[in-house]
Amino acid sequence: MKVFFHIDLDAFFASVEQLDNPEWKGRPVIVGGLPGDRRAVVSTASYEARTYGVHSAMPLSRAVQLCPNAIFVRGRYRRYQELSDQIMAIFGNYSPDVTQLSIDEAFLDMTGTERLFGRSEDAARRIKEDVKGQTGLNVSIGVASTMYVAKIASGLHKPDGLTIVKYGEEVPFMLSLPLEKVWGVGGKTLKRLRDSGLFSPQDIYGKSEILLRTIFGESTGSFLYQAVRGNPGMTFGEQAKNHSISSECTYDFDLTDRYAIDTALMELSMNVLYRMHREQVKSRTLALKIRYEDFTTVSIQETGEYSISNADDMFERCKRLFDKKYESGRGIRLLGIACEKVFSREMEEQKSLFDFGNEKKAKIEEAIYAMQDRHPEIKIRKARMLKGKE
DNA sequence: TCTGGGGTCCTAGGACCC
DNA sequence: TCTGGGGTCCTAGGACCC
Repeated sequence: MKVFFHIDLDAFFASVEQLDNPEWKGRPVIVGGLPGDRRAVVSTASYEARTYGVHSAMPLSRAVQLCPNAIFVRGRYRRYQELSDQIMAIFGNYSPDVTQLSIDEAFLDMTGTERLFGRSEDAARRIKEDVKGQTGLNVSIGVASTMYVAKIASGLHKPDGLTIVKYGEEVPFMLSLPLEKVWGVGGKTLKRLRDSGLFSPQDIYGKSEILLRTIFGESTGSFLYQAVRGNPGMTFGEQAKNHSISSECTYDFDLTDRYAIDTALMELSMNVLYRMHREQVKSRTLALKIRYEDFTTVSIQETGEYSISNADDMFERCKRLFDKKYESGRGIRLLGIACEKVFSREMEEQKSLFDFGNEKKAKIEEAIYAMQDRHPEIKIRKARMLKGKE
């Protein structure tokens, strides 16, 4: 029998702000933007703010209406990462098998740790005390024999919760949930389920896998069948095989001017390139995303014969994709680029016979990135990106 | 109320090959 | 001449998660 813990930090970003600004404790704190920031959304709301109906992903303007007296902050992601690292290290004291899911949650495989830490409940309480003692933050923990059930359990009694689903109780547990708590079922699937007369996990449980696959498609059908039984084949922790690196930006005002668009594409290129350097990876596939003022979103991607070698190369590819896709005259609220299917720089790759120029540029940029790593305070940018900034 | 940014995975259709 | 089936790769769009 396996034992998994899923541990989730409660209202993480907002809690960090209350921790570092003790006078904010007990007051509504909203991370995501300042009142007046156009097009911002709520990243995290403290529990005090949630009582006003504020929640993640809500437009910030709405949050300001609901809770005008809240403390608004844009967020300090370095600080959040620092605390996250510290807490993940604490988890490592309890299990050799820690799978981090995101900045604020992780799975611990606790199978066979009873002799070291006692019963699950005792181990969970020790972890909660450790995190609280060393960082001042609260976590919620779910315990179950599958990662999937543990994940759902941790969310049931937040904040500072501990929910244990006993071995053998997985199915009744799943069947006791409202459909919205079934992880992996979002708004669209919820509607499709209801349109098909399925309103609860029990309704799904009563249907055959064949039927569910016929209605919802192979993948979603099988997922639903397994999910209400508490054990869909989750691939948490396995290395994704199509890793991608992306950067996107929603602009305060719609872009229409070509120079501004090119500058934006350049900036996104530099972001992605820098992160590819840090991860020591390359990519042959570049994707571009355009969101127009009416929120319709289009994308185009191209896989080249050779990998992207330097900023100029990337910028040229961006512009080509953009020209292919852009419907001239429309306002652009968001631009994004991504390098898909990245692979390790060490991997052999066919080289063009004529890329001496590119290789040289790549070497120079490598040196610049390396310098930026050593001196993050120095910002090196293409000349056009300095306009109106420094 | 007017919708972020960073990801992963799935689907359907087309190109191409045998 | 008017047409199969399987496999692989690529692309655009969409669902979902934190």
